[in-house]
Amino acid sequence: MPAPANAPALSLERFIPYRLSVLANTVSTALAGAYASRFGLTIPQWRVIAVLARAPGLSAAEVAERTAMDKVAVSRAVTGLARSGRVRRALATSDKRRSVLTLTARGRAVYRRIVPLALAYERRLLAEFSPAEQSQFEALLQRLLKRSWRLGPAGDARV
Amino acid sequence: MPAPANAPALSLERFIPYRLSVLANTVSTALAGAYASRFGLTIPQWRVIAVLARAPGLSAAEVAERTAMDKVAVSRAVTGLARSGRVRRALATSDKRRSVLTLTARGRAVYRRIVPLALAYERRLLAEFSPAEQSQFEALLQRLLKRSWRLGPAGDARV
DNA sequence: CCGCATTAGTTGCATTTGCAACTATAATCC
DNA sequence: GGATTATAGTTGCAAATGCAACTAATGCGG
Repeated sequence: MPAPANAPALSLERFIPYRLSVLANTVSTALAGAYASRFGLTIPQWRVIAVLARAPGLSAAEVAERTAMDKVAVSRAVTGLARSGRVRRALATSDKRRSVLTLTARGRAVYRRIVPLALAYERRLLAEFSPAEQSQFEALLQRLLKRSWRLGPAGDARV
Repeated sequence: MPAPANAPALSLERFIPYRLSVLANTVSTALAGAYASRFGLTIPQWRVIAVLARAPGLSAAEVAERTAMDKVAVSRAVTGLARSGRVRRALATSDKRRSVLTLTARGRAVYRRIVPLALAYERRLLAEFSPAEQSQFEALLQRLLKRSWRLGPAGDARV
């Protein structure tokens, strides 16, 4: 028998990384439009607000960690938010490199107005599913997320 | 009873759009690294190749439709691929606006070499799941994808 | 303590992306 | 069949992103 190269085929429409990318992009674009048009916020800025609303006083590095953004993106988002008076930036007394970030009253107000929008969109999206399917999907998504972190770049690790 | 504003809370870590974005980004970055370092391909270029491998002769607009990219991104990807001799760009005789895109032998060779890498990565990712969970996840993902298309921008439509 | 390596955060630069204007061809409608 | 409108694709410009170099402050080894 001839050595079977047996060219495997790949259909983009069925490729999971592709579908994840399209879905995430569609959803993010839909949300970003709302943040931008109503509040003049970018997605990175919204993420910073969302984290600080629940954990005031974090440093920029801690925000970066919790938002999966890099420190440059956080720095720029915070600069914009400070300029528009939504975030207050102070220095830690014990370590003057570290910043201490908190929402101002205006920042908290924006948060309170966005949350219902964001949750409503999420609800409309998940309305596709029954309650059982929703928790299934969330569980699977979470596992995949963790695995994607463990996995290195494509093509160099074995499982 | 006082009108209950009852400020709802939102935790970024549990917000589905956020998790989708992080997952898609992690996965895409891992793959993009492989395409770039081994073949000098960007993700848009890889998508164009993947589509043309299975459907030669498409126009740029048709490629855009199948890859969920906009026509500008397709145009630039094709320009790059044409320059590196991986795609041939001709004009339709019946309609001289329309392009007819096909992979060259070199383009097909790149496709044949990437497909195993891409599928291996997908397999490693999905190895998180049992076979039953895999098909569940795919089915749920597909439904969510379709719903996200039906849904407009956040905050303006009702279900 | 005093240099040396580390860490937090910012800035500059090069690349990517997205949108709008533009060119060329084709279809439509009196 | 000639003006008008629509479509395919490209180009240019402005904003977003990512990476590396930089500044400032701290920790640490001897």
